[in-house]
Amino acid sequence: MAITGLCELGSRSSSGGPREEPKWQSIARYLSSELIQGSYKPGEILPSENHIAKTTGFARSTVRQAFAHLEKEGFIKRL
Amino acid sequence: MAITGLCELGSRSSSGGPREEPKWQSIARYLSSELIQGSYKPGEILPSENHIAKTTGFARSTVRQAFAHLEKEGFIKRL
Amino acid sequence: MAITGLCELGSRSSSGGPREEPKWQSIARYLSSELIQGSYKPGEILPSENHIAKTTGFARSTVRQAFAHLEKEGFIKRL
Amino acid sequence: MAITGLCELGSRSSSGGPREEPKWQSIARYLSSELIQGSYKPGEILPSENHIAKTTGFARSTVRQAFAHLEKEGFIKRL
DNA sequence: GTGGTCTAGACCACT
DNA sequence: GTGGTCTAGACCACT
Repeated sequence: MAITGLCELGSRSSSGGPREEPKWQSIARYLSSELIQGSYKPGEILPSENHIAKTTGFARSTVRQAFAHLEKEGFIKRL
Repeated sequence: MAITGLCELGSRSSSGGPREEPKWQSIARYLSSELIQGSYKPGEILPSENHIAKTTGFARSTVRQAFAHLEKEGFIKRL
Repeated sequence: MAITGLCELGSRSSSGGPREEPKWQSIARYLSSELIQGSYKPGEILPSENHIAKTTGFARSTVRQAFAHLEKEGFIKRL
Repeated sequence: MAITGLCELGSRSSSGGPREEPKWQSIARYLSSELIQGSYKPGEILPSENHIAKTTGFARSTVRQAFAHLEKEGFIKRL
């Protein structure tokens, strides 16, 4: 799976806004965006936390935060 | 509620990519992004179809498509 | 393909019930009934949206609603 | 659950048409019609074979045929 | 106001 | 031809 686009979406947190967006939020935003775009169909397995962590360079705990948020919002379900 | 940012998010569809992203997808992407960001808490009422339509200049039916998609994905629930 | 029968099935919406059944639901009901009856075998191509619209006099967007519903329920798949 | 309507829908098989519709098909047609109408939401549990058999007076084996057909068509899933 | 339904068009890429 | 997208209206019941 390509993670292209994450940097651009994540740029909200590096711009000089009044409040920095946390990294996990950038990841969550990116994944929800992919879901909307149809990159992942409903029912399909998402890339693993480990995979995203390795590919993006974020710590797995940060990626976990993103998944936890998406699950709380009802966007994804964990197995 | 400010709808600022929709145009920028929608700019994906005007870039010379291989396939233009439909407008309803831009709207859906924007709304899901707002949900992720916490602009709307779970249980909160989203801005109405009419409001988004008027504010953005899109036809209400286009906005409806976005809502329908978000509902199909389980991101939102309609009353 | 004959669309005979749609009017009769649609008559549910013109009777003085408490809430009128929307047209798209009549179309969906008719098509699912045909699928059950075996008029269309699994894998077979259904009549086009345009064809049904012209034959029945409904707007294509109304016919689309019926197809969208049938797809959401998993009764049909779109190409 | 009310089974009202089954008789009317099933009347296709008792009219003097060229080919009688089998009873299981009437049941299947009725259930699919209820699904379309939204009497049962996606994911909801349908009434049991036994319940339908007792309520309608059809043999359970006939009701089973209806369910088997609906499952083959992908309209329902059995647990 | 709000969402659900419906119409009658239009343009477009291409299964 | 076919479905996907989109518009700009309309009418209606009522969360």
